[in-house]
Amino acid sequence: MSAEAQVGGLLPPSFYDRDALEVAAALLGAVIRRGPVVLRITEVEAYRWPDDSANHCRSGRTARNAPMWGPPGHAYVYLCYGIHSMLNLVTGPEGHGAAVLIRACAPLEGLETIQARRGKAKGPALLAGPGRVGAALGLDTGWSGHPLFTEGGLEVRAGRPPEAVLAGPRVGIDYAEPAHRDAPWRLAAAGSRWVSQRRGLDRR
DNA sequence: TCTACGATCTTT
DNA sequence: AAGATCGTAGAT
Repeated sequence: MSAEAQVGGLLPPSFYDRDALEVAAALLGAVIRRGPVVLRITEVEAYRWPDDSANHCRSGRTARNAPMWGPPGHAYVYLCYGIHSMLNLVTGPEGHGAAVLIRACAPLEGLETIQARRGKAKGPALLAGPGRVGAALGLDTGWSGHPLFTEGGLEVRAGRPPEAVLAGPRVGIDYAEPAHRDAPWRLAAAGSRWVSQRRGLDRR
C-alpha cells in the first residue's frame, strides 16, 4: 500500500471544536499537506483553555495570537527565538484561546522539497522538533490564520492513529505554573523515530 | 520607544 | 554550555 492510500479526507472544522487535549490525541497519525510535501503527525502538544499558564493566550488577545481566539480549524503560526516558524492548529469554539502545537512528523512525500528547505541543517532527526516541521512545510507567519480544511492550501487530512501513545510534560515552558508545567499534555506516537526529545515521555 | 526573552535547534 | 536571530509583549 502506498503512503497516499492511507491519507483520508480533509478534517472539517467540527473536528477541532473540542478541548485541545482531545484534539491533540486525535491528531496523532493525521496528515498535513502543502503542495508536494506530505507529513504524518507523530508528536503534538495541547495548549488548553482556560487555565493553562503556558498558553500564548494566557494574558489576553494580541495581534500575534489573534487566530487562536478565532474559529477552530485554522493555523496559528508564530516565530520562536527569531528563527523557527511554529505550526499550531486552533481548537475549541470561537472565543477560546486554545491550540495544538505540531512538534514532529514523519515524511510521507516531497522529500526533495523538504531537503531543499533544510538548507545547511544537519542531523538524522529530519522532522523531530516543531521548528523543523515549520521549515519542511515552508511556513512563515504569513500562514497564521489560514484555514486547514480547504483544498490546495495548507491541508490537514484524516490518517491512521498510532497503536500506542506516549505522554509527558510539554517542552520549553518552565515559566508556567507547576501544575501546568508538569501536566502530561504532550503526546507522541509510541515507537516512532520521528519524535523529539524523547526523555520524559511515558506510555499512558 | 526600550528591553528582555521565548512552545528551538545546532554546535562546542 | 552557549550562540543564532528577531518579533512580541510589557514596561517606560
